[in-house]
Order: sequence, then C-alpha cells, then structure tokens
Amino acid sequence: MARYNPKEVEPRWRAAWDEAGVFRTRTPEQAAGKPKYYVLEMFPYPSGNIHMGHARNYVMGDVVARYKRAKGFNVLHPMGWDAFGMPAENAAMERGVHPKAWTWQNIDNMRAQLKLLGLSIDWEREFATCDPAYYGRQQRWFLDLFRRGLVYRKEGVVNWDPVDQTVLANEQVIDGRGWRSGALVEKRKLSQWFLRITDYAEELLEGLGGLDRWPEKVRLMQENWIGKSRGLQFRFDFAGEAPAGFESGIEVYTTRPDTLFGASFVGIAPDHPLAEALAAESPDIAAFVEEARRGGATEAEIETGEKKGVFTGLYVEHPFEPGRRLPVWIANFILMHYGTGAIFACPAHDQRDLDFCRKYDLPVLPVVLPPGEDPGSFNIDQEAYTGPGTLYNSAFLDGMDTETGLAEAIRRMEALGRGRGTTVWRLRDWGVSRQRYWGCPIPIANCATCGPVPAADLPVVLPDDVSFDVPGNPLVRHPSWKHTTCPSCGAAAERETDTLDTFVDSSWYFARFANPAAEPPIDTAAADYWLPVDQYIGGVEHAILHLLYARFVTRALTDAGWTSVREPFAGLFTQGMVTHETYRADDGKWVEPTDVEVETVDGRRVARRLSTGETLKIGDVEKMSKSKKNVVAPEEILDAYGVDAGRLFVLSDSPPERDVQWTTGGVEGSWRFVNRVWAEFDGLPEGEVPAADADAAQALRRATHKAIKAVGDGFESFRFNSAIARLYEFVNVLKAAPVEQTGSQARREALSALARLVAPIVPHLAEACWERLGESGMAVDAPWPAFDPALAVDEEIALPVQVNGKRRGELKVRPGTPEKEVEQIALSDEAVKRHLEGLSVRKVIVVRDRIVNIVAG
RNA sequence: GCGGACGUGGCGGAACCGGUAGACGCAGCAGACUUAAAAUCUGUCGGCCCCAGGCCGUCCGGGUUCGAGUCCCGGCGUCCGCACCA
Repeated sequence: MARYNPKEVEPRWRAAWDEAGVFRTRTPEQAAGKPKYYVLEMFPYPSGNIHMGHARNYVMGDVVARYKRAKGFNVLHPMGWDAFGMPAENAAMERGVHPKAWTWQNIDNMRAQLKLLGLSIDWEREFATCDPAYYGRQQRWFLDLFRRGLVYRKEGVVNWDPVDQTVLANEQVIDGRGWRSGALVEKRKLSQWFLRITDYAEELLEGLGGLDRWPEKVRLMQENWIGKSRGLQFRFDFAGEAPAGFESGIEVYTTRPDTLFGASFVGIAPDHPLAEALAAESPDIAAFVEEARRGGATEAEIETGEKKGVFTGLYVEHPFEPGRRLPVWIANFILMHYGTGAIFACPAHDQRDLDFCRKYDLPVLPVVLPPGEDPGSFNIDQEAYTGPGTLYNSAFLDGMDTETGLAEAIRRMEALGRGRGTTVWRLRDWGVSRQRYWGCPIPIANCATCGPVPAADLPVVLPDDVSFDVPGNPLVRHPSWKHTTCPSCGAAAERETDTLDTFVDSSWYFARFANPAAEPPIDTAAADYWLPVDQYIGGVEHAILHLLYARFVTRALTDAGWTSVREPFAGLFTQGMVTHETYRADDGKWVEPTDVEVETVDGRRVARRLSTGETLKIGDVEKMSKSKKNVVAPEEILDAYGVDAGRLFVLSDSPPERDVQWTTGGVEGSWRFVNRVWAEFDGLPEGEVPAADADAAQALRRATHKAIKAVGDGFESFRFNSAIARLYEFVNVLKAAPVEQTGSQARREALSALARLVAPIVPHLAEACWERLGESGMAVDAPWPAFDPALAVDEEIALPVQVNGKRRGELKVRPGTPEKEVEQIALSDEAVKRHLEGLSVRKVIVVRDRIVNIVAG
C-alpha cells in the first residue's frame, strides 16, 4: 500500500475546500434555522512569522469550529490582523522600511503560512486594523463616546523617554530606563486622552458573575484588578491655621474606620496638592517630593519597600477627640491615584503604618484586641495585628467587635457631617494617548477658541510621507498634516497628533467581523445575530487588559446604540504555550534544535550537536523564544510530516490549558498515527463480506459508538488530549479486528465514523479517507456521526470485588445486574472465598455496575 | 505580603459525582522482517518479594469513609497573577 503522502494530499484538499467555498459564512437566512456559533481566536499581531504558539491557538479554534459545523451549527470563524503597534516603527527606524509596507508585507507572509494550516476560516472577512476602512470606523464610534462624555482629556503622569522623545508603556521601562534608548526614564505630566472605563466599574465587576464559561482564574484576576473596596471618606480639620487653599482640611479614605482611635498621623502622597504647595516653600519637602517622583527611589528601596517620609510641620485634629492633634506627614508609600491620596495611619493594625512609625518614632496605640488576649498584656512589636477582635482604647467604640465598630464609626462620622461611607475602585480610567505614528489617529481638532472638537471628515488618515530619522512622533513634525480648520468655528486648528493605544483596536474587532463590509462601524443586525462570541481562545497574558477593555468598549458601544449585546465573550479558553527543551554548548551559546540529536545512552539522555559532533548540555524546557534558540518553526514540521501530524501533536500530549512540550518523538508518534489511520482504510473489499464472528462485529460496533461519544465529549469540554487518546484506542481496536471477522458492514460503519471523528483534528487526512470509503461529498460537510447509546452498552462488564477495601477478585456480569444477585455471585467466587476464610461477613456493599466491597472481620 | 493553580511511572499525561491508579502517547527492553540499517509489526514496560500468588505505591503527616489520587485539617514544594490599593 502506498504510504500516506501529505505533500500530495494536503494541498489538494485545501484547494478543494477553497473551490467549493465551504468555509464561507452563511447568513442567518441561508443557515435556515441552524443555531449560530461564533468561534474566535485572538487575532495575531503581524510580527512576520507564524510560530508554534499561533499554530496551537488557531488549531484549537479550528477543531471547535469544524466540530460545531459537523454538529449542525452555523459557524462564524474569521481571521484578521492586530496591525498597529511599535514593532513596525522600530523596523522603520532600524531598517528604513515604512511601517505600512513592513506591516502589509508581514500580513501577506503570515496569511500564506496560516493558510497552510488548513484552517476552516472564512477569509473573505479578513481585515487589518491599520486599514483606514477599519480605523476610520473606530474613529467614528470614538467620537460617539466623546459626545457621550466617555472620552476626556486630562493631565496624566507618564513614563517619558527623553532620548526617543516618546511616552513609554510601563512594560517598556526596564530598571528605570527606556528599553530602546537606555535613557533614564522621567515621570512627566502630559495632557492625555482617557476613556472613562471607571463609569462601568460596577457593571464590569458584576458581569463577571455571569461568565460561567470563563476560567475561574481570569475572573478572579479581573475582579482583583477592578478592586472594589468599601470604606469611609472623611475630613481632618487643621489644628490652628490651615495653609492657604486648604481651609477645608484633608480628605482621607480608609477601610478601617474602626481603628480610628489608634491613629498616629495623617499621611499624604508626595504628589498630593498639599505636598506640592508645601514644596514650593520648603526646600526639604521639595527635595523629598522630587525624589519620590523620580520613580520613587532606587531599586533597592522598591525591593525592600522602605518607607520614607517627611514631616510637614502641620497638625490636624482627631475628628472624634477634639483637642487630640495628629501630625501631617508626606510619605512615599501613599499613592495619589488611590482613594483621596491621603490616609490616617493606624500603626498597630497596619503593617506599612507600623514600619513607618517605628522608623520615625511615632506612637503605636493598639485598639483591636485579638480574641483570647489580655488588654493589660497585649502588645505590638514589629508585626501589626490586622485580624478581627474587640475594640478598646476607643471611647464610644469600646467593647464592640471590629465589624460592629466599623459600621458605628461610619454612622458617627456621617452624623457629624464630616464624611460618608464610600466605594473606592482600584481600576483607573484608561489612558489611550500614544505619542506614536503607527496607530489610529485620535480624531480630534484642537481649536484655540472652541477647545477640542470632533474632527470633521472621517477617516482621519495617517499620512504616508513621514520620516523616522529623528526621534519623536513624526506626526508632530509633519509639514502639513496637523494643520486643519476648526469644524466648529472655521478658524485654524491643529489636529491631535496622539494616536490611540492599540488595545482600542482590539476591543471591538470581534463585532466588526459580524459584517466587515458594513458601512457603519457595526452592522447592528449582524452583530446582534453573531454576538456574543461563543468560544474565544487565546493566551492568559490577555486575562486583564485586552479582555477587560473589550468588555468595557462593548458596553459603551451598546449604550451608544451599535449593538444590544453587552458581554462580548460568552466562553473563554486560555491555552498554554508551546515549549521546547533548550540546548547549550560549552561556550554558553544556545543551539537550535534542528542542529541537535538526542540519544539515550545507558538510560541517560545525551545531546549531540549535529554540525560539530560536540556534546551539549540539556537545559530547561522553556517557552519557544529566539533568545534561547529553542524554536521549531511550523514550516519545518509541515515539510517533514505534513500539517495534520503537526495539528495532531500540538493537541495531543497535554491538556490544552497547559503548556505543551514540543518533542521530535512526539511529532513522530502523531505521524505514525496518521499513517495507521490511513492504513485502516486500505484494502476494503469490494463486495459484502459476511461477519465470520458475530461477537467481533458486535464488539466493533460497540467500540465505534463508545468512540463517537467519548471524542464528542472531549471536543465539547476542551479535553482534546483525552479525545485523541480515545481515537488512538479506537484505531487499536480496528486494527485488531480484521474485516473477515467483523464483516464489511460493521467495518464500514466504524471507518465512516472514524473519518468524521478525526476530521476536526486532521482534516486533510479525513478527506482522503472519506474519499477512499467512496462516500459522496466531502468529510468537511459530513454530519457528526450519530451516537446510539444502546449500541455502546457492554454485554458484560468486569466488576472488581474488594474484601475490606482490597481488590481480591473480579466478576463478569451483565450491566444492570441487581445488587442481591451480584452479592451472591461475589460471595461464591473462589478467589473471594479464599480471602474470607476464617472471617465472618459483616456487610456487603454493591455499587451497581461499579464495584463490590465485602466488609469482614 | 495578597490572590490563585498545581504536585500521579524514566517523561507528557489519564482516571466523570469518592468505586479496578497509571488509559493513550513518548522513551526503554525483547523479538519478527532485513545482508544491514531505517521504516513497520508483535510482546513487555511503577517498585519489591518467598512471583499461577502477595506486599508497597498518586509530595509528607493526620482525619472522615465499607472504600480516598479525588473530601477535610496541618505541613513541604513548584508555578502563575497582582503588588506600598489605606
């Protein structure tokens, strides 16, 4: 028999799918009542090449898409490009290519690579976010949000690279220096555009509760990120004369108003307005504020979390104890952007406050007595007590438990009119300004008289004639682009030169896929039909940012009337990475796997470099990365084993949410399986062959239906590795049951099912098998094989018998045999009897069709 | 520090609601085919012993249960996320 030849078979079937247009999405009308199913993988950034991580991601989505298609769903499975971003500009600076040319070149390259994977994608819906046809529509809804008050401009503190003249993202600041320039990064106040995501904080938090098809982990991460906290905001009045402009005292926020009587000082953030006002008059304070602003401190200080502060010379009065004065300090551990940027410190019951007070010799007064402690002897040394207890040293709160005291303190403060119970969020508004060229221009015109006004003619298109020979944003120094007229008053105005964070681009693309040709940003009818995405698949690294932004933007767009679906992703799956062993030569240099041969010598694995023959050190298994040179490119695999073997392997060895280790042996195993499946379809007799062994025929039929059930369940529940294991077992059964025994009918049934069961994973092979079976049409269009539970039932099952919990024998019984009967058979079993010798049976536990346990003593 | 996940053969992993631990694959070992190798096929493959049998065994120590990889309590370890959030 001819060996399976993927190089011939695979391209042929891809062409056949293409020609028949099988992956073209059907409209609801064409789908004629089929339920819809939207499968989406996080779209790639066009970096240049498809790597194994991409491949695994898209293959998983493809399995789901193909399976759902076979199950009778109307499937949407599109692909696009998250095409704006810094790497394109870096390429421009380093190699003099235009970002646009570089990006589109990469897209062409990666599209071709992706197509080789045989994905069931509707390529007619493809788009790239750097296309004005896409980002122009993004500008359109951005202005909708602007008009709805969800977009605003304010001064924000940013990381500024003084050499490259640009803002850097937090991830781009390494050890306080710009990742490209190596220059010390400054904190700078810049006017920035923000999206009011905090307006949706409550809803985004509550919505998490309904996301029962999301990983628990991701929901928790978002919950923590949103960070809802309830507490008390109240005012401290100055003792004596207040500094000018601060006559209304200092507003602080606390979650522990119950500990108010243990207050030692009031602290404010270094960038608190009061601190800045005081800095103007005191060089000491100015120096401290300046140091804190420079990213706080040295690295060592951040590591150890050293608390530092400076006394302002000011005092405030304790709100519950007139006459008791508390000093006001500026402290480096207080954040301006959380709460009110000011706190009261209770050192006995907060570790940071305690550290600070010990350092500056401030009083520590315990007010919460832990259960079982004696008020006379309880003491705080270097560790704060943050748990619950009974309040003491606290006037009217004395004797209350912490929870009651907390409520009482809030009630009293509200009665005094000095504060109120409030909710504070960790989540901050989303700064979307980037001083970058390769992004979506913010469609705003800045007019001297009218202020920022929506740009008139959309799309605001990026100019092509820009240069990257000087650092900074080319849009700013472009000779003409930014000059425009005010759409409101007609006077000369300047275009906004900031572009949008690329996370904006990816926060609505799934809605655009519903109809990427639509004139409005979102085709409401199409979006309402397709959304939410039923199954979204991508890496955990997007657990917070992308997924939170997308949830926010979808809600904002819903409120703007573009669609009625508020929650974009009903099901989320986060897949693991593709890893590989690392190899290192004696000189410390990493060696690529293609140049390595690993052998087992005396039970030990030894790596050898093929090109030189030298022995290599086998290192850790790590994420494939260029720096460790442990990358295996998809092309290499396709070339050696074909697409299907590669698709099979990335799914087979590990559960999909976990990392999978790429091994040569593993792919070879998958390649073997491909051939074994193919071999089963060989030599099917022309006419009918009667079953020589009726039991064998029955057994094969049972195995077939068990496989249909198990594989389907595996696909439904994202246990691809288990589904594949069941397929291997099924093929093993087929192999051991020659057609002479089973007859051609049972075998044809089995093969027909097998071709369809493997189709989502190894679609090309499935087509070849389907064709060989002589079936009409293509496997891709064939319905999922029907499962008949009656046919999957075993005639006889092996029932283990335990004596006192230890397995002592095995019974063969028909499924469903009544407990009484099983008990009798078990007690009369020879092996069991032997173990019961000298013992009296106390109790017999029979779990139907599972196990028998005889308790004897 | 806070939050979470995980810990099973030489390796990746399986085991649904507490019911035969180690499915399936990789590596290994033995054999068949071959002049030979590769490929393929067959068998074997947790440890130990007095080997048709038995004992031990799912990170460690307890507990619940007729029965625990699975549930509970207490440790140890690994990984991930957030991190001065008042």
